[in-house]
Amino acid sequence: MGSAMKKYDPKKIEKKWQTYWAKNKTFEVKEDKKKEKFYSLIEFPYPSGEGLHVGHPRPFTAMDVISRKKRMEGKNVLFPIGFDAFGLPTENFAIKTGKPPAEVTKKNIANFTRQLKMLGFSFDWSRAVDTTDPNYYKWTQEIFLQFFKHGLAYKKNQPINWCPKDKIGLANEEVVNGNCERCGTAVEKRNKEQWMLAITKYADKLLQGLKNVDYIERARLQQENWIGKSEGALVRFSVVIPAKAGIQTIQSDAGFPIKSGMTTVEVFTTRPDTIFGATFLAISPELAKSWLEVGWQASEEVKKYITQALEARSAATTREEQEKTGISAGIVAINPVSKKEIPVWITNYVMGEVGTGAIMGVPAHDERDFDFAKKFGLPVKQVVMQNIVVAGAAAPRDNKGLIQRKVVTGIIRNPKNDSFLLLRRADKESSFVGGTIEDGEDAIAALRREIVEETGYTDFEIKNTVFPNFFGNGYKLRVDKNCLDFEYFYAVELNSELHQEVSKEEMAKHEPFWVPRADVSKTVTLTTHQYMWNLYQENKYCFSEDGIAVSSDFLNGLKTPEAKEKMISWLEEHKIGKKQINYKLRDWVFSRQRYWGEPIPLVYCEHCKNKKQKALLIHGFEATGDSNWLPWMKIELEKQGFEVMVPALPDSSHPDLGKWLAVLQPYFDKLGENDVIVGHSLGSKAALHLLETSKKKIGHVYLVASAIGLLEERDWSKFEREWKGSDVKALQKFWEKPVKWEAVEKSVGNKNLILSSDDPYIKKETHKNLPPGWFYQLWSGFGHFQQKQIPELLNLILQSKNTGWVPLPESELPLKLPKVEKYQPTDTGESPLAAMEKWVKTKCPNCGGPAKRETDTMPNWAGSSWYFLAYAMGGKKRLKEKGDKFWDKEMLKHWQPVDWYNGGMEHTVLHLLYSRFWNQFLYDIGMVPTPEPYAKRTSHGMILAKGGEKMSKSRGNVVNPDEMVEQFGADALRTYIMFMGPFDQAVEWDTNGLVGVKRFLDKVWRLGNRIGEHKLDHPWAMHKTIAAVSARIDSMSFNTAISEMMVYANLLENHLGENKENGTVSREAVEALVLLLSPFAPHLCEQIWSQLGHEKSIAFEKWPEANQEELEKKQNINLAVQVNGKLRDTVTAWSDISEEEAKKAALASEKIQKWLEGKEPKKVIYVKGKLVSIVV
RNA sequence: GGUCCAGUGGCGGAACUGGUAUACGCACAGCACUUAAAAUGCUGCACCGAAAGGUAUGUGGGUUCGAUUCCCACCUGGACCACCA
Repeated sequence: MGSAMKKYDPKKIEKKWQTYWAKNKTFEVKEDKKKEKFYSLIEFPYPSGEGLHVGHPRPFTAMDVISRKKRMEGKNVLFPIGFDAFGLPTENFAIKTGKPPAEVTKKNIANFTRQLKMLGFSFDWSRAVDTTDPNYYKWTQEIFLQFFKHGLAYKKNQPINWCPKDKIGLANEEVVNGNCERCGTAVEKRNKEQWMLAITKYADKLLQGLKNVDYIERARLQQENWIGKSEGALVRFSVVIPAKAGIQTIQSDAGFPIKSGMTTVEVFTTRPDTIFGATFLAISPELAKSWLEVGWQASEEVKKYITQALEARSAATTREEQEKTGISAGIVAINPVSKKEIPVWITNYVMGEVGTGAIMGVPAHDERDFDFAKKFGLPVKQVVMQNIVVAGAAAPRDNKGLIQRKVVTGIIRNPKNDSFLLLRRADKESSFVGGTIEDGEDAIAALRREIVEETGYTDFEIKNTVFPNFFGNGYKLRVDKNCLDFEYFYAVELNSELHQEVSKEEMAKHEPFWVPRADVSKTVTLTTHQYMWNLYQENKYCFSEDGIAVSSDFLNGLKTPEAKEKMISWLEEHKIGKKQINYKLRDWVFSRQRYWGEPIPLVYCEHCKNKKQKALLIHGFEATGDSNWLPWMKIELEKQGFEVMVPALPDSSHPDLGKWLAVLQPYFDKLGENDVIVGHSLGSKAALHLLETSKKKIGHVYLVASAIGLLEERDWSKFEREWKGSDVKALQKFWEKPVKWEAVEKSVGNKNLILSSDDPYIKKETHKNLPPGWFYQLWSGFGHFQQKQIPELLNLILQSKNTGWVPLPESELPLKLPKVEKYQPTDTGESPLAAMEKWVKTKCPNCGGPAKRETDTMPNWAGSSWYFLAYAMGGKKRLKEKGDKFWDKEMLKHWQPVDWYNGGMEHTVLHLLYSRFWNQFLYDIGMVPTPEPYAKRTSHGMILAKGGEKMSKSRGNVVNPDEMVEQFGADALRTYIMFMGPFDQAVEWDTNGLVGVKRFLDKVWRLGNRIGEHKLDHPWAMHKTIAAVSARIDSMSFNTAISEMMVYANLLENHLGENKENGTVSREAVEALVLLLSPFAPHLCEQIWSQLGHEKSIAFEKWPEANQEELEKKQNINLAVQVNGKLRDTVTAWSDISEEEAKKAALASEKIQKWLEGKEPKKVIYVKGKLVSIVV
């Protein structure tokens, strides 16, 4: 040492260590059972032609820091990288230039790879994936087929959002303010056959799952809002229609269609507490039309309106709000709680596809209803009072008395000059006129009395207003008690200025004065009156928040949540309605009419579509008991074109397996690959035995409340006691006979066998013994006795009805994207693939006849919905495996769930929800080991260009990381990006800021070259720094972690300063600093580490630990001394000073004595190690 | 319109469960080293005041010995959603 030290040369050092890491495979990870695993994940980038911009490295560096720290803490860390390469920009580039997207993608990925390696991220490159690699999308296609086979992918002709510029169908989520998210063009509506994924079936699971994961609040909230669960009630309104216009069909509670002479309309509401305020019933034009179809004879006018409204709706191109229109239907409904007749209106603001297509109109408490009622002169009835807390008051205090009053207030206007009458009160407050309502007095009478007494005006009119009244909630009004006031609030118009004298006592209390409209708001001082004024000004009569129920019979006085609950139980008790849960979430449009996406691996076969399907229904123990829904199912399936067989089995109260099978076998023999078996209870057991001896494949098997013989401890004697007359012994023998699952699996394939059982007698654990992939709990609560779910079962069965869509067999996957001449979508909006006749024409895998391929491709969300699973199973190094060997549940079990997933806020709704959906589905069919894919989710803020704008090529404000690395080095760039500001907030880029960080790294370099082998210089500071930096990294406060290290480095250098030329810093101090800094500036730290004589990479060195003993060692501290809360002095003391001594020392201070002015302190408070607070 | 988040020096920002507001960095000014510059180091840097001291965390209130932190209302900016009953 001492001689000229080498200069810190980032370029040389960084190259050197990147090469070292690659050569030594430092960051390639194996499934090591001896170490604790840690899976950290970043959102894989889209490899655009522009390359990385300076915003990309923010999340990457953050997770790199965390991954590197975890490695040093001894964890076995999987930190993978890949590319999400399907998507529009590349396709648009291909359309423009004619260059094949596959080639362009390859080039872009190479460039991204170079840049990412340049930044020194500790990725396991051996596991990289590329969503456009056929080996990868083979599995994207396979998963899609799983959805298809489980009835969760379906084709639907529906109006979709259509971007005329991109010629692409958009998911609802991709439409921003009626415009295309990508290009900003106004979105049109078009009808198109689209593949859909039934994510709505998972709404509840996706919502419940959020309880078991650690997501940042914002992400969790956004997911919840997107799913949009609303709890409310379904309420039935009777509708009285003239006899000749009867509507016959209604739904019963259970959902079975039944016939009835009665007509009802069901309505969903989130505010069942306001039913008393329902003054009209509004139905959608769609619902009205369906009434017409079943024979409602409406007037010509009404018919005309319905037609017009429906036309206007389909013509609407954007989601802009439309003017509310409507027409009275000429019929009345009965408000089911108040029993009053209310009119029925047809209107465009009620949507046919939302809820039940009808709503109850509560104008006093719903803005939309209010607008409508105002426009058409419908009555408004207030049933909720606002509950407000007076400004300046905190929440009501415990242990204080309560004063409850009824108060009335009037806003008195003189229409002649538009001025308002106020009172200036003795306490200097200014208010409107009003006062307390006396016991038994009417509010209007009280107001009249007050106005005359207080102001002398006698000729006025109190309007019968619909202003919301208040339930005021304040305190410290004159008395030290909680005051709860019911405030009634009216508008008053002066008829004339007739006036009588006001008594002297009244004048002394408050003096009336007139104020022009413009000055009222600054003159009125009472908070409640300011509220009133605002509402009066805005003409806002509608109060849609929670409050207190009034004029609502048995709900009066209840707060909204309690009122809702009480109303729901009342409705249920009177069989008028029930609790109902609605979701905002909609099914996922999964088709794109584009080239650059995964082809959908289905073919359409006309022949298969027209083939008649058979269904064999097998009843259970005691045929006429729980299985009594089978006849209904038979009728429904026959309606849908099935050939249905329901054999009666011999002696069903004394079941004998052999006899049953003998009867069933001939029926079973008729079934083929497209046919269906439905077994209920013991019938499902019989079905399994038929299947295990079968030599052929059966299409779909549904086993409901399945008696599957997997029970360990069943108390059969109990059944013997309960079921007198039944042969429980026979049942037991039948039940417990084991099933050869492998044989069953051969004849159905686990994907098409749907087991449902929530039988209370079957233990959850027994399900674990089922072969993987059996969909065993489709409907929660679907046991023997929940027959109301039978219609759901019907829908499920109908999903296996031939649609003509036939999945490709696994051997034909991946279905590769063919090369095409042109990348433009066709004019009809179909994908360029549709133009390739050779590719489109194919053979049906089912019947071998002629068939056509699906030409839609998948959306770019598809590939990213399971990439984290691909990494865990080895990524590209294992994706080449043939057949289904790649999918390795053991590897998934080892790595899943992802321990920490960081990504952008822009993906917290869609990508996060979609990938959770895929994972939960794969969990249900047994392909992944955990229901939730990500244990923890955090989010980074954007990096903005200077001036706060988003970085974009078009604005020309993109900062290129290549230049920054050239100028300052990768370590400085990484450290600066982490130092810029709070990780979860947006920050502006400022290249000047890099200078400071570079100086810091220079400083560390200098310290690393001035090592002395002597005792530790600042032990306490070192341990404090270690503790702080560790904690800051864990909580993602990277900026403060770095500032802690800067403070420490400054301290070490100052220490050096005493002996500038040849002073040294102790090895231990510097090594600690280098270890702490290494996750941020890995190249620099590796270099110093090796110069310090270490032979191994710093990447696996032990992360330093703070020594608690050192931290707690006695030392000098400053105690702050406050007098009445103000800092007056500080005193030095030892850190172990006792409370008493501290107080004594504080009082001994001269300055403090001066402030005390000889007074005796009332109270002295000591906060350990921090301060002494003296109250005089 | 709804939901959520934020507001602290010239700037980016710090203050972990209420406890000495302005850490760390940038910019700026002065000094040292140097023929000079760069680099580096040192000093200063919220506002008012000569000082004692006073005032400041968007505004106004509340709770508290003590509030950037908790509560209420308002203002400003941002993010996401939007006729979802």
